[in-house]
Parts: sequence; C-alpha cells; structure tokens
Amino acid sequence: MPVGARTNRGEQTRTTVFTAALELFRDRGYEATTMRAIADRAGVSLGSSYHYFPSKAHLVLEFYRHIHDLHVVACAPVLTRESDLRARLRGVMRAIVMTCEPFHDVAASIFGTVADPSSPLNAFGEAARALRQEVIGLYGDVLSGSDVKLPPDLEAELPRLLWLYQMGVLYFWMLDTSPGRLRTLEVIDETTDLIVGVLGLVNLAPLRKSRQRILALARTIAEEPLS
Amino acid sequence: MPVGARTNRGEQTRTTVFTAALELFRDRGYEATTMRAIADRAGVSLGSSYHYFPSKAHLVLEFYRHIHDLHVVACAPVLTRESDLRARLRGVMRAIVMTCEPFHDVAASIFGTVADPSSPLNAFGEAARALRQEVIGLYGDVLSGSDVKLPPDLEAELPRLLWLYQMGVLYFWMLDTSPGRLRTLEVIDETTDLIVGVLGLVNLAPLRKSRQRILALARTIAEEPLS
DNA sequence: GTCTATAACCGGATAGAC
DNA sequence: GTCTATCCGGTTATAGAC
Repeated sequence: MPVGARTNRGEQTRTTVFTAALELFRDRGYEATTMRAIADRAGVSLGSSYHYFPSKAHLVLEFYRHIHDLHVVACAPVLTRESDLRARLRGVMRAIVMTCEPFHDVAASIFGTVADPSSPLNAFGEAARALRQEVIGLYGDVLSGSDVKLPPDLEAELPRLLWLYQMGVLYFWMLDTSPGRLRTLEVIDETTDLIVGVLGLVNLAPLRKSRQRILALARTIAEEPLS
Repeated sequence: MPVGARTNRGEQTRTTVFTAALELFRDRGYEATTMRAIADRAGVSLGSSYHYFPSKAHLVLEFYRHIHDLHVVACAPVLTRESDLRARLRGVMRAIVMTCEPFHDVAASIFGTVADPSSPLNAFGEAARALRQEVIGLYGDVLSGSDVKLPPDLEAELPRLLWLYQMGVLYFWMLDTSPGRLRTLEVIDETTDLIVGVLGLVNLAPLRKSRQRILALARTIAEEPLS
C-alpha cells in the first residue's frame, strides 16, 4: 500500500471530523457540542476523533486556521486593487469580521480557548506560532503593497502590532451586540483612520525621539516568547 | 433564631470555602485543584461548596475581589503621598502586579475565566460589573487626586480607559517569564510615561479636533454593554 | 505503524432527601 | 444549609484491525 494513499485516507477522515465539528459548533454552539456528537456525525468512534484531534481545543485551532484561509481569500481583491494604506487596512479589517460573522454566536466560547493564557493553544503560545506568523505576514503584505514609505525599523515591527490590533477588533466584535454589528464597523473606520494618521506623522522631525522609544516599547511587548 | 446569626454562620462557611480554594489554587494551581479537594479542606461536602459558589468560576470572581481589596490597600500610601500623575499611575500599576505576584503561576489559568467572552463572569460582563466599577473608581481617584487639569469630557472617559490599560498590563504580566518580571516593570515605566506625555499634549489647540474624535471612539469602545 | 473502537476514569455540576 | 448519589462530557487506556 503506497504511503500516499494511507495518509490520504487519514487526511480525509480528519477533514470529515473537522467539518462535523464546524457544523455542530455553528448550529448548537461550542459548549453544547460534545465530542461524542462530533464523532457520531463524522461517523467515527469517539476514540478515533481523538486520534486526529488530541483535544477539543485542537479543533478550535483548526477552526482558526480555517478562518484565516477564508480571510486571505476575502482580502485578495482589495489587496490587489488598492494601494492606499487606509483602504487596504480597512478592507482587511472588514474582511476579517465579515469572514467571522457566520460564527458570531459561537465565537465567544471559542475565543475563550485562544485568549486563555494557560492554554498551550493560546494565541501567543507555541502551538499557534505557525498560524500567527501567517497572519502577521498578511499584515506585512498590507504594508508592503501600499504606497506609504515607512522607516525600516517601524516597518519591521508594525505587522505584529497590526496583528495585535486585529485581535483587539475581534474581541470587540465578539462582545458587540449592536444591530448589524454596526459599532464594530464604526470602530474599524475610526481606528484605521487613526492608525494611518499617526503613521503619517511618524516622519516629522520633532517626533523622531519619541518614535525610537515607542518602537523600543513595542519590541519589548511583542518580543518572543510573548508573541 | 435571629436572622443575623444564621447569616453570619453562612458568611463564615463561605469564607472558609473561599480560603481553602485560595490556598489550594496557590499551592497546586487552578486546574489541579478540584472542587472535591476544596470541599474537603474546608471541611464541608461537595454539595455544600456549591451552595456558596455556584461554579468554580464564581470562586475566581471572588478571587478577583480579594485581589482588588489588597490592591486598594497597597495603593493607599502612594495615592496619599503623591500628587504627580505619573508617580500616582506608576505606583498603582506597580502595586497591581506586586499584589498579584504570589499568584503568578496560577493567574494564567485563572485569567482564562475572566478573558473568556462567553463566560457570564468575564471582565466585561454583567456579573463583574460591581467589581469593575470599583476598579474604574480607583483610577478615577488616581486622576482626581493628581495635579493635572484635564478637560471634563476626557476626565469622564479616562478612568475606564485606564482600567482597560490595567487589564492589558496584567495580561502581559501573566505571559511574562523574564527573571524578576523585569519586562513588566519596564513596560509599566514606559507606558505610564507615554500616557502622561500624551495627556500633556491634549490641551494644545491644534489637537482639539483629534481629541474629539478619539474621545468619541473611546466612548464607542468602552460604552455599555461592552464595558 | 496507522487507524479504529470499546470501556473506563475523572472532575465539574445537579437532584433531591434530610 | 448540608449531605449523598448521580449525571454528563472531556479525556485516557488499551486492545485489536488493517
């Protein structure tokens, strides 16, 4: 039996389990979805599910990867079309909340895992590093494809800060109960404006000194192993 | 039997259960501490513990109240002595991490409950409102006892923003593994400097317009029911 | 050595008698 | 307000099937 085939069957079952979990999460919520129900719907035994996902939290990590992949696709148009930084950033932020919107009711429970600093799967931890780097990379693209020229030290740090910013916006979005989630969209408009505005000031001579200090601070905050 | 006596006995048992929980959390960690172990140490049955604390998470909320009370005591000296805003803010931030320090190893697990947006006990939710208002009030004192004069609209919003700031610092502190938690202290020094510096600029005429917008943004973000 | 399944464990939570 | 008995679901152990 070729290795590829075996691996393939495994991959397929893994996907089946994940899909079952995704649907159940969306339909009944995270906590109400039992591992037994996931296994049932996927047509495998409880033990088998655990072969593919060592814990319920690992399904959450997969969920985040899934969301990120959708997000990248959703961002593509605005990132190829626009070169204005404000438009790019705004587009990417709108895309993330729109991508997550179908899961709004579940997102809160799910975010618990990601926010929990004690979980090895938390957003700042080891297990999430690969995905985190990809998301940070996306914000690198947002910057590098834009027409603003930033000093290299800032350009190096900014993607990570924008990733933090995205996490903050998502946290807000989760708690947002306003109709149509309008408050979140408003916050995105205002904060992107603010960010781009501040970046515009960054090259003014009198602010050089502050910039150095703030950048050093940002590095301290975002430095591994925290990030 | 007088009502007071009955209530009093109840209060006492409640305290016993909480104290047992506190010690076990500190000694073994949050997850490793079972409700059965807490009940055992408190000398009551499992069912009785649940009479006083409807869930393990409710013990966490009590824990936060306990920390806040210690924090207020720890802040008293600096708040009576200093009138310089930077010194007051820095003192209060140092006090919170010092107060929490004995629980550093546990704090991460415990913070999971507070950060989890789906938990009714999360920091932004209903159940935590009373405590949240007290903490915000503490930051009101930090401002009102200082010698800086802030515009009223800003003074109204700022305590809540400083509460958010405290949460951010605590999150950082929890993930901080640097020796002596020096990175956290450094971050406090730098961010308090930054905050006070920005507040110093706030009355300059050219920034009026931005201030209005940023304040409006802050209100949108911090407004109930989010806060 | 990769996958699947069954049975059991453990601890948070609940029911209901006293 | 206190207890015992029980449920429920995440997780683990482990034995066998491909």
